[in-house]
Amino acid sequence: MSSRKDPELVSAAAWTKRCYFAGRALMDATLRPHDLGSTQWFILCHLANNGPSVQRDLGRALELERATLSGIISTLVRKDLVEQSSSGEDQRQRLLTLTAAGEALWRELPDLSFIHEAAFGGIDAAELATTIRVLQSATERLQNLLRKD
Amino acid sequence: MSSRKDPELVSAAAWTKRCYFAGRALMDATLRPHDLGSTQWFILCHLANNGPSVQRDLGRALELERATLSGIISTLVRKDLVEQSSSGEDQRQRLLTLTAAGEALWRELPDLSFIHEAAFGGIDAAELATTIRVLQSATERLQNLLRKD
DNA sequence: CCATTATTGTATGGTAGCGAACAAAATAGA
DNA sequence: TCTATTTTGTTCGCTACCATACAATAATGG
Repeated sequence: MSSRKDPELVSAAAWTKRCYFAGRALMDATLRPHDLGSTQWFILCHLANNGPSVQRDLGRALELERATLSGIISTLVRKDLVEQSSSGEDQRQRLLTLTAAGEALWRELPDLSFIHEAAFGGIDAAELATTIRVLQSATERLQNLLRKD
Repeated sequence: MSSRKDPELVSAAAWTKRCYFAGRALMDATLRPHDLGSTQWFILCHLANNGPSVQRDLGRALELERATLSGIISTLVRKDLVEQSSSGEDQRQRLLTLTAAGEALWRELPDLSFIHEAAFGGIDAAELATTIRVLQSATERLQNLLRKD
């Protein structure tokens, strides 16, 4: 049916893409009145819930590359929502803190957990667990292949 | 455990993201020697397998927005891999065709289906089917929410 | 102590994706 | 017919992601 090099979009991989972007689109639409992107929201989220953090730890927690995080942080700093200060210990590290404006914005931001509820809330728990396990194992296989070259 | 506005990355949504990007990263790494992006590969793929196509149909087949596709097409044209000509019927439409260089490149491109195999090949068929069904239903719920506002 | 290596962050350039605004062409409706 | 709407595609500006190359600081091993 499908020739050798056919993309075959009707597959698990295609659905991970669609599902990911549908969720992001919904987050972005919800956050648009606040002039905030979804990843920016995640960052404010983490800082508000866990207190000031060094960029390195934030990147580990949210699984963002240094370069990616660096860019997003600089836009958050430009918007005066986040402050960078040198952490006492390591002169390379930058400590990230919510500004007053950042805290104020944070308090009026919507709760996005309804999106996770909307997407996966009505789904049978066992099936959801299976899904997570399959996605996790697929991700690990892919990342192993990546490391090997 | 998780506070009201906590991102809780350890969830199905987080794994869809990781899985999507791991797959894309592997595709991109494989295609890097050929100076081609993964979505560019999908487009060449579709044109090679299905013959010349109008941009509208290509977008529907690959589920790409007009704006997104338009940008990628213009880079493919700049690389002289794809040609745009006006389709006879509708003066708005542009017919997309592989150039000779595009066909030549296509012939030496690697088959990326090994990635799908690597990710999902070893997984129990029933569990894979469940995963696809869960992702599909989640995507549909999200898209319904998007349309409603 | 000094040279090497590892870590942290930045800057640049590229791909991919979306929304909004626009122009041109086609279609529908009055 | 002539106007209004829909469709198709482009352009602009933005987020987000990655790879690469770079600078600065730690940490490690002679």
